[in-house]
Amino acid sequence: MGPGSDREFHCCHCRSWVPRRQSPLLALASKLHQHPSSTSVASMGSPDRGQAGNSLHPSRVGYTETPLTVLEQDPWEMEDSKPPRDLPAVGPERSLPGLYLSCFDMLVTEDAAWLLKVSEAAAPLSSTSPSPSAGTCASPRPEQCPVIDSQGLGLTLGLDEQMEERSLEQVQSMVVGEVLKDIETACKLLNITPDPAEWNVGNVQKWLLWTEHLYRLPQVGKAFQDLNGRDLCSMSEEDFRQRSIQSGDVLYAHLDIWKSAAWMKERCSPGDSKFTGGEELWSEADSFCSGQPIHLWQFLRELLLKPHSYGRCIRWLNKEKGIFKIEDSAHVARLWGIRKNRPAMNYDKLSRSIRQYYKKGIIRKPDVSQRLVYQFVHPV
DNA sequence: CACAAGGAGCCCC
DNA sequence: GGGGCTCCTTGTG
Repeated sequence: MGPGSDREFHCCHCRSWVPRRQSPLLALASKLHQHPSSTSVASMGSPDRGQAGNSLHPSRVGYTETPLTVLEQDPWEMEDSKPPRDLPAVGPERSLPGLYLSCFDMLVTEDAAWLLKVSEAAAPLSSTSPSPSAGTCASPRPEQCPVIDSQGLGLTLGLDEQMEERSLEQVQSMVVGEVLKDIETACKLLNITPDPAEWNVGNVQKWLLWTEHLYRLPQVGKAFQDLNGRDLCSMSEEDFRQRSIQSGDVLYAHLDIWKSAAWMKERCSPGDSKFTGGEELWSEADSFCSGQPIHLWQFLRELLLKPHSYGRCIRWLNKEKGIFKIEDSAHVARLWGIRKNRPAMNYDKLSRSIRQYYKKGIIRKPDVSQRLVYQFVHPV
């Protein structure tokens, strides 16, 4: 079984060939399990990848370095909690605090806290478990993706290893579920199908815009114009790099995850409980991705329902009453603009549209009016 | 200066 | 016609 064979694929995160039964998502989960304090995306490259081992986006370093103890409670579930805005300033265009967390961010923040617990629980049992406090990418073989072979391991491993194996499967299941959730959210917000192979030219451009925005990449839409999803999927990493030296590899890696997720979706039967969460979400996403236009209030609600991804730009102040606050007006407007293919969208226009909802009884100002705070008349 | 409120014209489906 | 975008004026803190 050599590189490129049907039973292997190239893991963009660890840049190695791994058996096909382990998708990039599982590789991601496995790697995180081994290196809970590292970001698997570090190897994906970034505009700042001149600094070896840097994370995907410098501003994310702040999240990565967020003390895990702080993350034991979801900050977005805390009433009137403020998002952390004391991220390290790393550059002129990076001072914007309104970055939303991608699946990768979740992996290194909320999930990292969970992973830490898992690792801590496993550490006393296994001398092979890396210390959760180990430095970034402290693996002796950082370039190699850990491959799971539960069938073989069960026969040869001891109790410790079996327990670790079980926790690894839990990690995988959870991480994959979270990644699928993220993709599902993007599908809803962009109104595209989860399977990149089905994208038309417009969908590809939307996805590019979104990904560029997500990772603060330079705009490369022109380099990929006239390509549909099938074209995109057939391109190699080298093809991506040729079209965009700066961010081709990141785009390729991100697309790889989408492709993998679509592949897993196809593979998982409806009765497969392993990724039940993701499956449920997929069906939800499919119903949403039916090509129907989305209303602004729906879009805002979608953002609000994903606090781990968008909590830094919009969040609930009181979910029961439907009161929410737009933390980063420009950011929300940009997201809405991407969704509606309106590059000139800004908060002035978005807020005008919100105010139209006053008459319709969809959104109103709360009793105690505050700047950037609105209220759904009929909370979910 | 950013935000809020609302009028008005326009476009698209 | 509904929904939303765009531009505008006026007011507030």
